[in-house]
Amino acid sequence: MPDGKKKKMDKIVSLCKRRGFIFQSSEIYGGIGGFWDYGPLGVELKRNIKDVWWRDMVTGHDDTSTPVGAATPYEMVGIDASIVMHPQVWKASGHYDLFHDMLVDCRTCKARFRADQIPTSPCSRKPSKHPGEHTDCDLTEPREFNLMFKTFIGALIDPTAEAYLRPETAQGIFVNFKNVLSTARVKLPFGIAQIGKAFRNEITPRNYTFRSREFEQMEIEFFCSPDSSQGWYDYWCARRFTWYTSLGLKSERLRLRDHAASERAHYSCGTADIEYAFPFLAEGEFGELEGVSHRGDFDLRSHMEGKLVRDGDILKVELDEHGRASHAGSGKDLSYFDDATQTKFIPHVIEPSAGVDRAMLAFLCEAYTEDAIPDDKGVPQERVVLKLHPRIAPVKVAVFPLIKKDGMPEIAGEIYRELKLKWNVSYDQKGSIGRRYRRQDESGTPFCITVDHQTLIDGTVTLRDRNTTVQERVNSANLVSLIEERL
RNA sequence: GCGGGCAUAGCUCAGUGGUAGAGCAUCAGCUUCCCAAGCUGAGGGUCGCGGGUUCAAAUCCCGCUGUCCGCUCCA
Repeated sequence: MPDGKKKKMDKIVSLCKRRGFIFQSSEIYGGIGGFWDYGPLGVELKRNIKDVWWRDMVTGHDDTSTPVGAATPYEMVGIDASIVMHPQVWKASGHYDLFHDMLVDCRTCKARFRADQIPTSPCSRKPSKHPGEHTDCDLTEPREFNLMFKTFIGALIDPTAEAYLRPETAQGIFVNFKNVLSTARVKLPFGIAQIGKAFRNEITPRNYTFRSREFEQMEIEFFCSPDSSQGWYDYWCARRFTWYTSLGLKSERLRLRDHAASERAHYSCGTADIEYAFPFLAEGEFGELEGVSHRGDFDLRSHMEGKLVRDGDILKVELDEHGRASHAGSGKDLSYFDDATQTKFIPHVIEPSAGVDRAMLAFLCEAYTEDAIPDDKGVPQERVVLKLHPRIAPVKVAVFPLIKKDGMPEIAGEIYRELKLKWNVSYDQKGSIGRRYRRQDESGTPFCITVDHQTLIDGTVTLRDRNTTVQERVNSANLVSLIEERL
């Protein structure tokens, strides 16, 4: 990593701690790897990101007209599924096998092999032999690697009570597809949205909150007919990319990248990642914020028939040595009957799956800015400012009395209480006025209001813009409407 | 999982065997000043955790944990 980028990331991490955005989990006990806590400002920022997403994708969606870029109108609803689900959910979905392996490490060549594939794997030192056959080989015993967090249902620790913390929220949507369809008066095409925690035992949690073991997802499963699915895939790629740019990720650091066919999961008909060039990554490298995937009928079919594997061009149920499904599905019919065409089919799925914590980190990195503004003597002074989009800024407005006497605190207090009815507003009368502006700049507060001597005469206050530091004098009676149109 | 670096106040760091420090930040007061670093004062650290060596350990040794970098692995 280049020095300059590392320095920038260090400054962001330091700011996040200093201002109460992000703390390491369980810090007073020495910390715990891969887990993070959000402090007073961090929780506001994170909630805003989730609220804006929910608003833009679900409650604010107009299902009576055709959105730009879409073929037809569509409906959106939400759910909130449990974190612990029936263990068979993960077996049928393929996660159990994918995330659960017996692995063998070679201490000599640092390679790792799946225990069941050693007879067919080449030794890294001598590809003509298999691991363990070369004299230099130094293999560990097969060890169980489980990327899913295991837990137990019921107080009794018993292997038959094993369950898992979900490694993704998506399956909670698929298993509720039938419930939503039969109760929410929706018909295809429609989407189900969900925000919630997910857990993965990452082998190497790294890069601040980017790869955490406990993280939060914002996922949509969009159900449509097979023949319309490609169009909806294109729609969602564009729709989701635009969402990030609309919240401030405007720079060349954001990109939409199509996966090559070889890179895609076996069930995917198309996948694109929305990626951000985080400062902690090497030059030219990008990290995933969201994956938009065309999953065909894989998910619903899996939960009908059982775990699917690819066989040439088709997906078929994986069988065990007795010819039965290796991991059975629910056996329930999850197909859809389309009244208009009088046809029955298993809906295809487009999945825009976003990481809340990763989005938040990208917004913070993008917003972090150092500039210089003149002090009271006209000498440029360095300033640190988080240029967060006003919709996600933790605090929307700060209210100050210029000095804490002559009745200014009382007037500022009235304004504070009035604005607080609508937004998260903070009040500060401590320290010099310049210092108070700087504090708010570091927190990303878009607007500051100052009550000064002239307020006492004509009722006007100054409204200061975070990005430009420009102040304008406005009537305090108009503040609510004025700020409303700028947020 | 392997190898290497790092761990001292909220933040950035100094302190290499002998009484735990600085700057910034925070708090109280003064100043009444529209863009940080004016004045006075205060609080805050079992020096990551555990063990060992020593009369004496932040400092030396061992283990653990966390973190960073590089491999490895990978949704």
